[in-house]
Amino acid sequence: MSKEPLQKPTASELEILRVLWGRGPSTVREVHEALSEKKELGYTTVLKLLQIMTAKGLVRRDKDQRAHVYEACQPATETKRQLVGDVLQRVFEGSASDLMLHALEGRRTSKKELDELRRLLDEYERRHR
Amino acid sequence: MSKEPLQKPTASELEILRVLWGRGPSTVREVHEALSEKKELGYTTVLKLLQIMTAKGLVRRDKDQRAHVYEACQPATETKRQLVGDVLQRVFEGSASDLMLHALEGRRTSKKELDELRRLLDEYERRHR
DNA sequence: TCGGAACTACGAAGATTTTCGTTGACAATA
DNA sequence: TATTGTCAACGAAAATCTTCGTAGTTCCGA
Repeated sequence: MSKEPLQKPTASELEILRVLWGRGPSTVREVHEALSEKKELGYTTVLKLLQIMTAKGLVRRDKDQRAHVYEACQPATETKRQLVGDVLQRVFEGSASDLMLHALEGRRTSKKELDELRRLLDEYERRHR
Repeated sequence: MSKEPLQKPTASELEILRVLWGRGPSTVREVHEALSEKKELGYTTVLKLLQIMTAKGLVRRDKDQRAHVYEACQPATETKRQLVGDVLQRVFEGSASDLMLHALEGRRTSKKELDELRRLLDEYERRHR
């Protein structure tokens, strides 16, 4: 099934997307090398994943080059929004404050980040008045 | 492998946990009925899931009654913290403000919830001074 | 031009998740 | 006591995810 809309990436696929977002369009080798820094992983494993992701519409590829060049279809922001939205619904019944509460509880948060969070709220409010 | 520590519930398992958190200790039939309101699902499907969850240590059961009574091992808060922490790391590299940013972008947030969010931040800061 | 290096394509195995059907135990009741 | 309904246990099929091995193609340098 090749669905046009939004396919939710799996954990492994997300790792690949993160490389593509960070590096921009990349070859399998480049993605493989980037991922290898974190954990061992076969070259063909990455290749296969990228082929699957192409079929799912998560990435597109340029076959002109000998080594195909892959690129994320959606910008990072869009996918992140989708992923957090999913958790927001499935875990927190849509309550952003409940999400925030548990996100804060699970870690130490710096004063700087707290201020940044307040700034985001103000910013959001200003734009949606 | 029956691991003592923290097993991350799958999507289906989470749905069951939500019922248990909401209702408290329940029988398979009760969980099944609760889930059936949202979507069709076989009785034995729920039973099997609960058996698997027992093996994983996500729930425990009281076999004294004819119909076993299941209960979540971890309180909702603990599991929610774990799940959001997971997303926080995998998707947002630990940045709570980035998480918040994308959570807000994906939806309309009421003035009331924004105020609640501010209150949470103040509360958090007060407690961690 | 030939051999090896670099790539893609294909298929498939193993793990995990999701979903049930069937079987057998038990218990209430007709 | 025979029947019917409720339940747990088990096994297993189907779907998805993860990981590679192998085969075949193409390109470049000796």
